[in-house]
Amino acid sequence: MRDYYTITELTREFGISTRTLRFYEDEGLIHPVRRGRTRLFRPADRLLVKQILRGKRLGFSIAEIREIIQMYKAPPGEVGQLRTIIAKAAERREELRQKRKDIEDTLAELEQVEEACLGRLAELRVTS
Amino acid sequence: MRDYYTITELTREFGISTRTLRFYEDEGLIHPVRRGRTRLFRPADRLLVKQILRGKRLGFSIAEIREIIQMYKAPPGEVGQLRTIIAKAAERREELRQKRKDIEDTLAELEQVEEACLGRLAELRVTS
DNA sequence: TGACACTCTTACGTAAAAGTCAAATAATCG
DNA sequence: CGATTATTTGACTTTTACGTAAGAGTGTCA
Repeated sequence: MRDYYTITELTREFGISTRTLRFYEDEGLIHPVRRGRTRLFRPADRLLVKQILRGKRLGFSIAEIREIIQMYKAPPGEVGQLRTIIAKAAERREELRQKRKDIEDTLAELEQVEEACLGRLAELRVTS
Repeated sequence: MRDYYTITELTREFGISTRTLRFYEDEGLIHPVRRGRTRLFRPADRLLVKQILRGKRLGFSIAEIREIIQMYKAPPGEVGQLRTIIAKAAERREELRQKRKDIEDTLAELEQVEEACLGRLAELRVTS
């Protein structure tokens, strides 16, 4: 496990631009440390980037990703805040279950598409 | 099964605006018929809207949704096109499986968040 | 017949999420 | 050390997916 990654290392690993990483920092999603003016990304920052990109793949906005990420941080001491987090986590989980169902449905439809195409191909081979 | 739906009926059913439905038509995703200038949506159009919104929930762009929807149409007669569709369907399915894995991972993390919060709440009750 | 709800087209506006470019530093390698 | 490569900030631009507003037509109920 490396101590630090440069910005370009991460852009290459994840296939994103430096602009994107700086944008995520501006948005408060990551907080790389500095040596002089240069950003140094720690393993924890790298993990956050992974989680951000995962959120993006699932269609979450930056604001939503920020909210989800903040839930991962150490639970605060106040009862009200804990209850809020529990409620929000429950909402997101419900949303994710809906997305999972959407995926299952779409997968089933695409399998049908493939079968239909294969069937048509078979027909064509017989006919020709 | 109704013959036709008005634009407003669909906006109410799906919680979207007329602008959105007209936009989807401009984008070639749906093709409601006309009585004069007025759009009439058939059950098939309504189903398409459902599929579009499902695609949106999964984070697909309009262009991607258009591509997916076009795969659902009757398979063409040409072998090359059939192969292209099969390949594209396979790609999308792989992508969907990735998204499903992303969902499982995020769900697991959110469950941990909830447990941590519940644990912290229990501590607070004991301590207080 | 007039009010009201619904619909149409056209056009400009906007928020999110970066892309792109410039000019200035900083780091590294032969 | 000098050349090259990487990084920084800042500003402007772009794309997507609609929102919003104007101005006009259509339907229908009281």
